[in-house]
Amino acid sequence: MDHDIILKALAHPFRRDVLAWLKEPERHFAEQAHPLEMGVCASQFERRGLAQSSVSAHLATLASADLVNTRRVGQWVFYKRNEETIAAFQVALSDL
Amino acid sequence: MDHDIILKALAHPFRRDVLAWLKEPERHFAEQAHPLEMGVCASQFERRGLAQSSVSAHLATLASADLVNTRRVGQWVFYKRNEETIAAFQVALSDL
DNA sequence: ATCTCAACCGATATATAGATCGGGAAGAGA
DNA sequence: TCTCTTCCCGATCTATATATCGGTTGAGAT
Repeated sequence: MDHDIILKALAHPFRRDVLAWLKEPERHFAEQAHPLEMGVCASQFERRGLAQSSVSAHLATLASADLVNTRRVGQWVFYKRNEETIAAFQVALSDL
Repeated sequence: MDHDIILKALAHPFRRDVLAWLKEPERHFAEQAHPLEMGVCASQFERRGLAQSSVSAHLATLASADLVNTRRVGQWVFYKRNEETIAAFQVALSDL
């Protein structure tokens, strides 16, 4: 858990939105063809007019901070919140 | 429901095996990455040393006879038995 | 003003599932 | 033997999700 990397990852509203959306997948990604238990696949985040390449970069940032778990299934990458890292980071932050 | 096409489709052991395997997906395709409720995807049938192109042709034969339902999700095609056609065909056969 | 860095985009690359094509082999029947 | 059909394979094509690259822009720091 690298605080610096995590804080940089959180330093963008879109990436914070991604984490928020992933709290309630059934609410925000109901139209996904795959069952949501698999996670939410990357293309679902192409919102707010962001280009695919930009979304990909944001998701990579979140993943490298370990704030999300990724699971590749063929051509798709499914994302879930990594509650473990998030909770640990919150604990660490409480000492700020 | 075209009897001729159905009978031709059934006239190969591999294709009959596919229908049999699809009766119990959880037994025969437990290792599939996708949930089995989506169906069984084509590559799962690459068994018995058959090449991908051969499997694809067999599945197309079953599909054109309407013995299986197909659902494409991105790069995958998921297969399920079409119980409706199968039952209707069995009824028709009982008049043979 | 300059430097840096994050963000953005379009274009291109990578990877993979499945479909299709061309050709060869085997069996049935005339 | 000739023909027709079915099967099989390797090779190639198509489609699509995601990653990466190159270049531009704008904000903040010095």
